[in-house]
Amino acid sequence: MQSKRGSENKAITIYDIAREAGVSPATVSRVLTNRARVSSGKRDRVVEVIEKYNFKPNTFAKGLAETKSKKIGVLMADVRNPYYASMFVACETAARSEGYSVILYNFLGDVELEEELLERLLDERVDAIILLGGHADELVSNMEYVEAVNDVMATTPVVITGKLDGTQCNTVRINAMRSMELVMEHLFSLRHEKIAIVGGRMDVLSTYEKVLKYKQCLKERGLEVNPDLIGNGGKYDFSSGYEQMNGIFQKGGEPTAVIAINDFAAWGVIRSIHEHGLAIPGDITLVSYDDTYMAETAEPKLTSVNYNYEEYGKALVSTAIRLIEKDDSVPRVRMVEPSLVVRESSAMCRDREKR
Amino acid sequence: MQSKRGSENKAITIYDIAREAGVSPATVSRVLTNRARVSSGKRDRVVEVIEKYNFKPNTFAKGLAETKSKKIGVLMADVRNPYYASMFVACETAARSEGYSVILYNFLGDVELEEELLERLLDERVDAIILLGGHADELVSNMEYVEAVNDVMATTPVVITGKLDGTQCNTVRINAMRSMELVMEHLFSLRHEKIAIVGGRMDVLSTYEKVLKYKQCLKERGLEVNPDLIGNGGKYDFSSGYEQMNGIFQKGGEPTAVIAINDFAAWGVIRSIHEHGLAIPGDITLVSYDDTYMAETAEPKLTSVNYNYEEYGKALVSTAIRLIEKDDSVPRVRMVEPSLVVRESSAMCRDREKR
DNA sequence: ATAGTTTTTGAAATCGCTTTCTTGAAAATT
DNA sequence: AATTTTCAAGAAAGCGATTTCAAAAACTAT
Repeated sequence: MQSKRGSENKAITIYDIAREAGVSPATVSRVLTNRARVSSGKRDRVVEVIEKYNFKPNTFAKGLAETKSKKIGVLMADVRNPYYASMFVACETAARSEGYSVILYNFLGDVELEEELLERLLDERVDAIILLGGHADELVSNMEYVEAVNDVMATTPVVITGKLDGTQCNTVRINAMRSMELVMEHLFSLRHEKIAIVGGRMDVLSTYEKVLKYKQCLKERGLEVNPDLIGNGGKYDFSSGYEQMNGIFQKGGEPTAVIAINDFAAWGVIRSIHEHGLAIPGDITLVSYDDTYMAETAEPKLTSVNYNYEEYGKALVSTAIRLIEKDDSVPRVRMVEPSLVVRESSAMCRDREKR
Repeated sequence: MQSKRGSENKAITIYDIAREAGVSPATVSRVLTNRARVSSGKRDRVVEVIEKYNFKPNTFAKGLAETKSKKIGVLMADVRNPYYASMFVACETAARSEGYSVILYNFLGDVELEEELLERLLDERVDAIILLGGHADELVSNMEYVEAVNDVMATTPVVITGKLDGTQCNTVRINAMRSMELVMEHLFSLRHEKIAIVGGRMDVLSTYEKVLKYKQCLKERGLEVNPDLIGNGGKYDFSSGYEQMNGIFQKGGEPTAVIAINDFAAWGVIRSIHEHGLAIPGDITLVSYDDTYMAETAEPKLTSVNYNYEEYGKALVSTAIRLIEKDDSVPRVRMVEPSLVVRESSAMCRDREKR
């Protein structure tokens, strides 16, 4: 015979526990939720019976009664991207330690799906929604999406990682300007002056800010901005890095250092540089963003900007939870500070040394 | 003022719809579930009102009444591993198209957490559980875990990707033997004979089977098995590949081809080979498993065994759903057939050419 | 037109928990 | 010792769907 599924296996409820412990269901509920005092005698009795049967309160009933699911929805483009995977794991871990669980939806770059899944998360009755990237990270907010998010916010708090004009979303962001500052300081300290920047879309807030800061840093140092060294216009993957870097070589740009918008793009850059017969960091220094395992796995190991995913996830989740609990001390915008992890891919500028 | 949260925003229910449409709640339920006939007049009226308010039935109430959550739990080691990420996305997509959603838990290599999360999934009242890897993939099943899974199976169907002796779990597996056969055939056709195998743990079923087949193929071709060319004993990450490959070089093994247990390990192998001043595929051919984006991104691009994640995910999810629906035509073991994607990292054996 | 069927429909019970309201007992106050 | 205050614990009313059961309505057949 199969296992004892169904039939006699009638799920055990709070009433069963109550009967066996000789108390009322209300009392059982009280020890379960720990929201009211129960005399230690009865409490012990109840706990004992609960353990005896390994009783777990029914989530549906609980959710129905409390109108809370203890779930946070996370909507992102694609967990297969290690950056997002890291963010998810960080959120999951943070959420679990607060008694929440996480529902993950990937829209896989499909704009329509993104909106549909937002709706779906609402169906799931999540208590809050975290929007990682996607529309909520674009420089010019998509009107339709803003409307959808506003609808959502009528019932469910939303936390984003970028910005979404026309909404009152709370935000936990990486300090993108600062992250570029770190990179530029590092490169300047290595005497680099011909610095290229590769990958990413200018209509994404964080990228926009990085490029802004990049130009600003150059100017501050009295260096001119060479448009031939700016290869934004792709995406965040391998081929963007590869193609944009090829483009820079083609235009005759001769950078001594390259900033890749993320580790993915950096890999593309590596390939392009190698195909042009140059070495890293011998001929060209490479620095990237995100510091996923890809940075450590690349050859050479990449100097990369680290976001401290654990902290980022915690900040995101704790903001969400405070919003759920109507804690009005929540700051509307929180920043996560980046740090630079220096590895093998960056070195002193050769051109300068030769002088 | 903030958005209209709370207060007057009293969630709209099936009763509200019923009142406005001039029917009973039962009728609304009937059009919602589509499980009983409703006269087209009333149906239209109800649908109209539902759309007017964009009404979504409360999941908790529905779950409570139906004792079904329409959720599938997925337990895995770590989505940050691209292989698992691909599996998850495949499952998510397959599940969505069947009206299910997926809850993902990562135990991050923590054995105790693995068991705890299994319990937690049960709390979530998922309708079925998919165990990707972990204990349910080990050669010698962990007794304690088997017991835990058996407890789970009393209420919830479980689908695994490996094996778990002492349980009646349904299985959807990759044909590991066949996958090694593909690789060996490929290598033999390129005239390789000194073939190393690197990475992975022998106590993991799929790895065990691969190594078994590896030896078998060698013998069938009249070649001897050289233990110095077998570098299993690590894990599935970069450093395992790197260290095991270094070990092979140290022992004086001079393979003309290397099989890496996954793309991750392959990356380590690449580094080791390069550090030894050798070229791929010039001096050594490299073939790996999983065919994640890492295979396509590596330098050189890796020949890798592809599992067709989409199909795999579909098989996993459809098995789970049929189990949920007590469809007893479900085969206990299903196989997913692998295929070999040949890229830049494999080439004709030089040693042989020289002759 | 009438009796017999088949469909539609609504009332009410149910799913399992939380919570308000009430009561009775215990503790504190005078 | 009498009275007020505090507190533990039970009864019962939700929470918002589904579903059974029985009545009403709509057809069929005679």
